[in-house]
Amino acid sequence: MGSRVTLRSVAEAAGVSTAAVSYAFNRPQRLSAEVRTRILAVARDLGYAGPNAAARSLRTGRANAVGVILTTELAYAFRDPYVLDLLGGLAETLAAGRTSLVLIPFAPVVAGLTDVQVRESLDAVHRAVIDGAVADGLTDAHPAVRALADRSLPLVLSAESSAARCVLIDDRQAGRTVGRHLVDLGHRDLAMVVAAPDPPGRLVPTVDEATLYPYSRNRLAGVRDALPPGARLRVVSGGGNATGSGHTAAAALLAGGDRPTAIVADSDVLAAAVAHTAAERGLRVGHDLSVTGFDDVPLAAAVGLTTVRQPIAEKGRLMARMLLDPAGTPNRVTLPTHLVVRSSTGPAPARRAGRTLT
Amino acid sequence: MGSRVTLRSVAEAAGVSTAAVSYAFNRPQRLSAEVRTRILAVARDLGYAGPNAAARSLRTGRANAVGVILTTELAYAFRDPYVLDLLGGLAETLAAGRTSLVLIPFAPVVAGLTDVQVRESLDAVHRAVIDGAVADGLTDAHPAVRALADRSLPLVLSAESSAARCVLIDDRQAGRTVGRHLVDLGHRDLAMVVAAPDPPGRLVPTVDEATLYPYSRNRLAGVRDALPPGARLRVVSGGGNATGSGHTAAAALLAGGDRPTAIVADSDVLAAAVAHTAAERGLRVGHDLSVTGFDDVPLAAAVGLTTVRQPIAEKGRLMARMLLDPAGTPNRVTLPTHLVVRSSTGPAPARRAGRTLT
DNA sequence: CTCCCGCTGTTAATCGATTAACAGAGTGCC
DNA sequence: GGCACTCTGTTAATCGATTAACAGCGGGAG
Repeated sequence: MGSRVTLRSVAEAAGVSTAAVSYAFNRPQRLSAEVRTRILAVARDLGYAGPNAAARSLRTGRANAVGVILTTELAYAFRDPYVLDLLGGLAETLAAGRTSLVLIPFAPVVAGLTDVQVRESLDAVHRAVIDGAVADGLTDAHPAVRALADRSLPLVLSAESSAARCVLIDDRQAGRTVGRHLVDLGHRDLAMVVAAPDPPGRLVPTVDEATLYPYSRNRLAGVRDALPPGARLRVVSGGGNATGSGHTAAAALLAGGDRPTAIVADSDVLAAAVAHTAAERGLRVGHDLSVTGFDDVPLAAAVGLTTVRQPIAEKGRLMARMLLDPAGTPNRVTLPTHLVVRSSTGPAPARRAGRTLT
Repeated sequence: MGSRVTLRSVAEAAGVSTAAVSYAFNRPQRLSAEVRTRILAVARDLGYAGPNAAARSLRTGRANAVGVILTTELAYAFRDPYVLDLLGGLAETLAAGRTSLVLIPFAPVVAGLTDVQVRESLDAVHRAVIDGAVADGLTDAHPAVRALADRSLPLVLSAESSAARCVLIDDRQAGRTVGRHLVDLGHRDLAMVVAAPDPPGRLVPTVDEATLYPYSRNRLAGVRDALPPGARLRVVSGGGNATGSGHTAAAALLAGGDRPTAIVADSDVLAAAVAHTAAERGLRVGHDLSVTGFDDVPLAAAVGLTTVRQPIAEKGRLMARMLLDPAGTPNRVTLPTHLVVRSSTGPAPARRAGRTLT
């Protein structure tokens, strides 16, 4: 009852060295069957549950766990199909390597974030007992990534990185493809709805592009690439990657007479919300308004969204493999994407009366 | 470059004791501003990222993380709305306590599971550096629960437990409510589709009730309670809690002329799959066949399922709170459930021709 | 002039294991 | 008989921190 039972107490009770007890648990064939059995019996009697996890981690330098940095609230992440698909891919590969997954929440880095919040989040990153980590959508500049790099842990990002290994998609190219698709359909007045790392629910009509997630920035640049001179592109955010933010953004864009003919959303979740809002306002999606998404999660097919497919689960599997087997995998992989055209996009509507184009 | 930089190397470089360095990171005001600044500067120069996580965990006995035992493959769990909702609730409360979530996969305990697989799973449980754990749907008898108990970690279950703390719903009562609802509608030939801890895809026409998840067993007992003498109840499983298993089970039940008039499913996911299969076969759900679910996840509302609502996220929040604050919370809580009647249930159809009842 | 206290910093014990190196005993082979 | 091995088990160093207890010092109170 007094002190907790340790390797040592078992050793003393069994009349052997601590090494023997350790071997009994970790390298059974290193000991004679007789001694091993006796040790295990004593351990059971004493209620010894096996070597202490933290001590073992310290001594061996291995944790048998990898971290995932999530920059949205966890409760929130569990509702994001992209995140779930990625986690699924990660988990699939990690489970095979008997590795647990540590979900590390990091306060969203907003302009107004206090030092205290960042420090607390960093603390969680520092305290995590892990062998490596993956951070999705974060760059080298993110404090969490820096902290992990300082700990000199293996790190896999899904954004361009000079220091860490990375699994990428060509966001700019993807943006270009979407842009071209819409331009080919005759659209000249576009808007882009992005998920900004801002508190959800707040409308940011004119987004400061410097604060965007790197992938958003690249997709935006791609869409711009595709636009002919004179075409218009507004950028709006309603908050994070959630239905609510999509509604907010769409409501702002569709109010008034000056609405775009096509809306490019940063994700399928946002796109579906935009489409839904449009439909509620009596617009026929794919006719009066074209909407595109990103990712091609199951929702996209269900709603009929034109979107860019990226192999999310494969990305997760690959990231996990790069973490588990640094030697046998490349440092940098670019995964393919392609445009999936469904019913949410169509020819630009004829110019509305009462609105003149220069 | 040579050896990794530790608290000690920083101390030597700064000409102070290791205690001072430790204080610089953990109790800033314990040191004069001057010394603290110097230490932190030296640390930065040396590339010291702060105290080692494992060592700190060992020394302080705290990990700032709690585990979640998942008995389905993780990739699978991330597709289960119940699990996601529960994780969301857990995460919400844990994040507030600056606690990470460790997802620990445990091989599904099937009859045919080898010792080796169990041992490997147990190893993951033993190696996890955590302060406590929650296990959903597992009883005291489960090896993972036993292992955790042996480690004398705080533990919260969602099943009746003598040793651990628990958050429950009254599954038997819920089963009774569903049963009564169907009996009142005139149904006398029922089937129950359960999620069995078996490899998915395998049809188990006559389930061995001893191997069921405890909650399934209780719900089954509840349904039986409600049946009048002479009524029939078959139990079938198509595997885990997934759409595919629901299809398998439904296909088996609906083939042949001897199909039940009502199917009680163990979860909304299964129920939706059953309803879908039935519809494919030309049956009108709610008329020719009644179907009920369990949980009331968003899917249930979308599909119009009659189901039993349970406060899943609340369950998660509560479990987390019981873990973080053992003193301030009760050992045992029962959460309310109630029947939500939608369009998937209706009066039993008139007895079909060609089929005689004794 | 003492006494006592608050500030800073150090000493040293401790958390609970892993594992390289070593040593004694038995064994097979020439 | 002697040598080289394989088996088992032990010794002792080490992983990287935290923190109670202590000590020197300067200053205000009595």
